[in-house]
Amino acid sequence: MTQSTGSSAIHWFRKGLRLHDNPALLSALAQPGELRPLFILDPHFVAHAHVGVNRWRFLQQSLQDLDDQLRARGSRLFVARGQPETILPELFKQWRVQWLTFEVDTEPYALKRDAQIEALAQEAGVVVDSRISHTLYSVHRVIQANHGKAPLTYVSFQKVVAKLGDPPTAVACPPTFPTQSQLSSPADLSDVRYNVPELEELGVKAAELRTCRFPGGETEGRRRLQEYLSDKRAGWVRAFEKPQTPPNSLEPSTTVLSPYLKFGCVSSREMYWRLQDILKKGKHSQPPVSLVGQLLWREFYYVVAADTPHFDRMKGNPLCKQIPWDDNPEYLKAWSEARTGYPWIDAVMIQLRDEGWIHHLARHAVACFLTRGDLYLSWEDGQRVFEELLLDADWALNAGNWMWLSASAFFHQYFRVYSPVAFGKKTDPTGEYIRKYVPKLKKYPKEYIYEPWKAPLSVQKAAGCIIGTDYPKPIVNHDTIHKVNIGRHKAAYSQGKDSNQASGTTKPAKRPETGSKGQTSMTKFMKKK
DNA sequence: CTGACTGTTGCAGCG
DNA sequence: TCGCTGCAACAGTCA
Repeated sequence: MTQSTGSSAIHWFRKGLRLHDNPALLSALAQPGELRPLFILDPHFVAHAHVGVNRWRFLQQSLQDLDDQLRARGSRLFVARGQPETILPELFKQWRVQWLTFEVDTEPYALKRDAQIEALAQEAGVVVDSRISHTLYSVHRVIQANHGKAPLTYVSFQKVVAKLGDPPTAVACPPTFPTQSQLSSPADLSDVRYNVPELEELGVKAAELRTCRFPGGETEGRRRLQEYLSDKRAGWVRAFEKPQTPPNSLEPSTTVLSPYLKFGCVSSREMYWRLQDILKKGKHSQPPVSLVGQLLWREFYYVVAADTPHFDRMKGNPLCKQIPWDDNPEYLKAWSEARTGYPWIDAVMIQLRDEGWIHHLARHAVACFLTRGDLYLSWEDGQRVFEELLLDADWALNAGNWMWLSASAFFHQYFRVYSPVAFGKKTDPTGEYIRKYVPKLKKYPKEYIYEPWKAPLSVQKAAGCIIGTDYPKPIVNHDTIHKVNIGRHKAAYSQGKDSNQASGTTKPAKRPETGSKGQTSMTKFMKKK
């Protein structure tokens, strides 16, 4: 049994799976007595979060890396199993805990959980110290600085954070944990009950896993940060413009730091300041398209999500356009299982399932296809699939981007529709990306690789892949359906305006007579009261 | 209140 | 190959 001599501290890892730039961990280190770094395998994430095998593996690797790094410092990671509100009070007693530290998490589940834990800690006489380090700023400071409500456009968000000045600089982690080596009992360090879980314990079968392209963990994350933000790439960093990076290159055209930022293996603040070091030495691109701009997008969605009820749903979400999406399980299944019959869409969905990461613009293409572009299914359906399959699935960003792409919030130019044929062609005219991820189509000539159903039967036979037999026919006709869907969206938008008008919240109609036709003047007329 | 302007990343057709 | 226009036309911001 563990014989704790004096008082002790727990640093509770949740996100923020890193040692560097971890102010809450530093705070725990500064307390007298022992420090036990803790992670809790919360059954909530098994039961309610849609976590696919690739993300479980990423988490497992991240925990293993933390344990390795902590052991090198004379400590270890303690992984407990169960509900935090049960586990922590037990550990408070068992380890004579006086201090509990953790990183602030602004997601709804985390807020509720942490409020409960703070109350339990108070009962147990444990002092809680929580620190902000997942985001560049405190989301509440941003909201305060914008008159108490979240900015709803990127431009206004930028203005608000400009007022706040620079985010805090990153803090280093000491190479050894001095109190730990002196005070921790050997039994603790070798207590197998708190070992890092194996994949089987997380319900992951080795057979379900493909090659690991992006291993989890702080060590790998910082290696990646170093690689992409090295001197040798300074020119690339300064010239970076997100929309100019191809979504269908065979190797990622962007940094793929998103999974590491999601889990906090890499600190957004450290990344921010390392970018500043590079940018100050020369002319460079600007937000929103620059790399700093990408960090600000992340921050933007965190802020809006923290200020919006039911941010991950359509109903009850005041930001979200209310749209009568179709309910079609067959379409949804075809999309998520890469059977739409559009090679570019299917290739993206295969890469997503196999590797856990796809380029941002590839996400645009498949998200538009699922929602306003082609299938007219709810963005919440797509959100659920992405939540399962993406290594970087992040609650605020996932919901925010799905609303963006489905023209439900933030973005409203629903008449700009991605073509499942033309979009990929721009950056990969010969279809190498499709050949890699949909090998059945590998032998198609480039003239037909994006539209194999248009190939003459002789060509299909020569390629060894008959459309309708070996590879599906397109489930919808994009050329016709996308126009129908634009019309449906237009109707849904004006419906929304009318109901807002009825409840007396919105401004009256703009746009007088001039050249507006049919529906527009009708809408105006009705609204004019 | 109005109108001009802007908005990370549309497409097809044209010169 | 690139950059422009027309397509039809949205919300939010600002002067």
